[in-house]
Amino acid sequence: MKALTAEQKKGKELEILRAATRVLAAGGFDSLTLDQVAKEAGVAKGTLFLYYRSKEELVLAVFSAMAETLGRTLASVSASGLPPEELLRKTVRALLEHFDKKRDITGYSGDLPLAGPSKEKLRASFAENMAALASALKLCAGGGLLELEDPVFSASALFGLCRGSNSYARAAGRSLPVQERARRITGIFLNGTSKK
Amino acid sequence: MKALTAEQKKGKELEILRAATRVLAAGGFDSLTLDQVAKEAGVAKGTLFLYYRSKEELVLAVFSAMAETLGRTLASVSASGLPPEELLRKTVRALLEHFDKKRDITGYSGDLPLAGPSKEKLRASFAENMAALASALKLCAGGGLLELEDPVFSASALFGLCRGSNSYARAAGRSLPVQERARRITGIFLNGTSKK
DNA sequence: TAACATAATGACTATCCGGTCAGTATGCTG
DNA sequence: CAGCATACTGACCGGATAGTCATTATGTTA
Repeated sequence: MKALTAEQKKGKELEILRAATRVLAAGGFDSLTLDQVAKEAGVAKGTLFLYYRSKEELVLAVFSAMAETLGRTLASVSASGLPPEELLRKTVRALLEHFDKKRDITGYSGDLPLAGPSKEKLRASFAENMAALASALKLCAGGGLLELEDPVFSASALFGLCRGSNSYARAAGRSLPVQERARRITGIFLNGTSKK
Repeated sequence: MKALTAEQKKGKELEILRAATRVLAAGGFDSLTLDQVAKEAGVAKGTLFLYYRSKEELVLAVFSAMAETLGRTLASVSASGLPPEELLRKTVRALLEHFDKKRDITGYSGDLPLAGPSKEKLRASFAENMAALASALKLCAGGGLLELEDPVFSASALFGLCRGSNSYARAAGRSLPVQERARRITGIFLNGTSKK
């Protein structure tokens, strides 16, 4: 075999990453064994180590990619120039779809069996997304839709709200469609549940 | 050694349960090895199996106890006869303190490596607490503080909001005191972040 | 074709951890 | 004290899984 181009290498690396992501989405964190990933990717286990130094590095790459994807989505929604209310609704939908599809735990890195530096990177990714979410909220605030005491705190509230709504839907066996959940969450967040 | 009384047995069982809870709180789910629990409880590993049939049963007991404690707390707040706004604030505080102290994942049982029946029990405990939370909210609604479209959905929103605020605080390294978090969350939930 | 370089493999090893069980300690009873 | 029952122990076992490495496959070059 001759040397692969850098491009080909990146391609294979990505394939492995995607396989790992699929395994994670299908069976949760504990089913993410390297044997499973190798099988899913259609390569031998040893090959994984040609592209990632360790399982930890692979897992970190998966979560980083998740966080980055979410970040890009949020950014593109923010950049869309929509009016504030629409922007908020779209942002909520993006979050809900994110949680429906992936098993995102970047916000709960403390619960992951990762060593110091990896944990730190995840934490940083999470913080970045909080910042992105916060700036989306600030956009809404700028449009006169909201008044924010602390944008980042509100962002984390919204994040938790969306994440929670998802796991609640699973636990309660009652699955509301994304759209309906988005409507209710936007309502709670925007107007509260208050009467007046 | 002579037979222990039923009371003594319960006492020891509880001691093991508490040890497991401490291990869980200290190091997260993945550090919950039976060796660790045995060490923490000051008994041999074999002894654990005199009180719990398996690790799964022990873990389930830990989470059930968590859920039950939270349930009792919520119930007692609800029964206190406080005016609606105070009741909501106290409820939020109870949730925040719960998440500060424990690593509650009853709402995320789908992510736990537990077999069918255990998962089902956890799910049920979670649903019970959602119901308790919902009835607290209904009490507020009865007092004219809120208008609820779907109490259980709102309950899960509040739950997620509190949980999220906690993990955010950890991830951001910025730890607001419980009281301040409670104030903000109550504000968001009650009035939204809306200007008008 | 022979020699070489790179890529990929998968059997193997080391380690960890849930669970077992033969053995020990302790104290009651006759 | 002898015999027995109960409680407890911790060395050990087996399965799972992260990580290794000698070997094989394949394409390139001279």
